[in-house]
Amino acid sequence: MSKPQRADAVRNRGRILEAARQLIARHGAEIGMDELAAAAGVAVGTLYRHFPTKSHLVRAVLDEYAERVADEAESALQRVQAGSPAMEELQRYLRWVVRISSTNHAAKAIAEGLLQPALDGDLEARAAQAITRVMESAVRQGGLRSDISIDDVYLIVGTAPYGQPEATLTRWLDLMLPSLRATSA
Amino acid sequence: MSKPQRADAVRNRGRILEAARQLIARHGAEIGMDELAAAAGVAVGTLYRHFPTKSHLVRAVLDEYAERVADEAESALQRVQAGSPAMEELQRYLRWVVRISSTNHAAKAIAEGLLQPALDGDLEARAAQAITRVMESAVRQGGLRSDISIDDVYLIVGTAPYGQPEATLTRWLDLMLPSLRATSA
DNA sequence: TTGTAAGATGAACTGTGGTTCAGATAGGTA
DNA sequence: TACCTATCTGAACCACAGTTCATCTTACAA
Repeated sequence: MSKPQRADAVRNRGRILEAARQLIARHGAEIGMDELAAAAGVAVGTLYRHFPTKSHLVRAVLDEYAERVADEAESALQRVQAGSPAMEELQRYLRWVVRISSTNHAAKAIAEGLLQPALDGDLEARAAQAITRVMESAVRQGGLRSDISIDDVYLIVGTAPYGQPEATLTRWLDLMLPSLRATSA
Repeated sequence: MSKPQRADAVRNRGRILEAARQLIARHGAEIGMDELAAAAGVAVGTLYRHFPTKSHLVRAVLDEYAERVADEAESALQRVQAGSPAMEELQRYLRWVVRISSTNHAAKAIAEGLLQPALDGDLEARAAQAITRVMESAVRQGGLRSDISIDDVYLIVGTAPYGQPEATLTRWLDLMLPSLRATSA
């Protein structure tokens, strides 16, 4: 309904976002607007035509990751509803989140954000609802301790180590995840 | 053997360090030299008379915490050698480190630093040796899983949540620590 | 008490990084 | 093709934080 953007504008916006994804993933939000512009093959001014401020641009990138996190949660829920063991799905999900947020500054920021109470709704809410459902199933199926809450999940996801070798990551998960399992006793 | 400093110089150095301790603990290393000077009741130039650069000052404060961490480890070892159950001491130590580093930016920085390989020697080495001894005792006494290494301890300490309410902290520890205990089976 | 060098002061300097805007460029349409 | 305007460009601007240094102050020894 608004304005049909010019072709180069669309192209540049794409390039900017792509460059921002790459750089923010690798170096976090501390990258300079100059580097960003250079990486996108564009002048600084163009960044500001598309995003009023740096933090708007950063937020745009982070939101993409928040969306991926939510999507992945919903797929997990769907698989559970299709018959996949809920506890397995929960673990798979945790491993997935922990893995990307250990490699990717943007994802890490999202994960840590979950620890701060009262954040923006939509995505977080979607993810929370899906995960909660998965957890309920897992408890019902006897795989998950009944006193584990969504906050515990956030706590795990939010404290995952960053920038560690794969082996360390796995080790950390092996220390953390067993506590979630229901004691067969 | 060097120069007997003037009285006011000594006093100011003390004030600067004290202010730095407070501010860095509360706000991390992002505090400005101006705020620091103001808090110490001193002019900016004086900071630079005592510390050649901001990061020297910061490092001085962090090193103090590194020392506390090492000292505490050695006390734990002494208590073990005096007959205290090693697993209890290990847990007490972990709880202590996690608690201060969840409240104190400086301590947090030290704790995270343990995750980076090959850091400065002295303090880290002292702490590592003491903790290792405690762990060996704990394994011998059957309280600690025999495959837990000093790196696992660093992994726990380095990933502890920051700035969370006491209850969250406790919860996190309750999720993490049980994995360390030797299965009585 | 006085001389003097160590020390303190804080305005000014510098480098960095986000942001602006006047002028150049180039889609798109008639 | 020619024009109009959305868009791009990048030098300049500004705010902020670390650092310097010419000048003033003061501890303390003689």
